[in-house]
Amino acid sequence: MRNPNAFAAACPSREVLARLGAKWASLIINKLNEGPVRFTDLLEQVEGISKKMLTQTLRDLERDGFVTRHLDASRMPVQVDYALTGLGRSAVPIVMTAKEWAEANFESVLEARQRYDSRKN
Amino acid sequence: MRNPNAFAAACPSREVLARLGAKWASLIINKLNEGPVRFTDLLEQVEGISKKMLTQTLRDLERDGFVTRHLDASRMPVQVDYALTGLGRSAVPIVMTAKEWAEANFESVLEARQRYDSRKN
DNA sequence: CTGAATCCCGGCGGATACTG
DNA sequence: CAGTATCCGCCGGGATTCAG
Repeated sequence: MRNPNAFAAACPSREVLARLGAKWASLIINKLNEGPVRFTDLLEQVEGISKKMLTQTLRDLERDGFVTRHLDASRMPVQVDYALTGLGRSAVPIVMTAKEWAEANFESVLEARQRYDSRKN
Repeated sequence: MRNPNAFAAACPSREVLARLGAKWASLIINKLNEGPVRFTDLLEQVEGISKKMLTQTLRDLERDGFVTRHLDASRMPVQVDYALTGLGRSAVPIVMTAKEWAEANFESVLEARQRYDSRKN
């Protein structure tokens, strides 16, 4: 495609944008940026995520080439860890910046929200 | 808050992350970065969005301090345009980078997806 | 032109239980 | 440990209609 443009309804880049914007995806990518992480570790370090959503989000990220899954069957019990691919690493600046921006500016957002809510009603 | 951390379940930064990740938010912010835009123009330039979701997303963004709404009642029919606030502009690098990354890498994503799908049966 | 109000459906996502 | 399998509530989001 010559001119990929997310403003266009049919452009596949929108799906990619949706992937990155998915509820847990950016947090998982941020965490995997620290290095390979095991399933259970992700489960407890990305607080509040359920097994189901962790599995599902990891599958989506694996399918879209952001993440690789490595199973070590020599271990008992089985051990699995996930790591970023080159593509996944190239997306890190985006999700990391987003996370940091959110952490740095959430107070401003909450204040704006209060002003808005007290002004209306 | 001393140590805002989006990995923590209770951290409000997660709401902010959700705002930016919402289906239409990043596209709208990207478009508003070109300057103030009228409702109808947004409606046709952010292809595929419905009136309902445009209104709703703009309200959310306004409430959270990303966007200002300006009504010009001297016009007939009424004319409304939306613009970014300082906070909104500070978020532009994130959503712009995300959009550009998606446009630049969606082919890699689609290829990975095909490999994944053909490998599994 | 810029919405608000309804109706409605698919699916995201949580809770829980079961498995190799 | 690392998932799968169900069940199900909620709400994101589209279509449509009405209004100032």
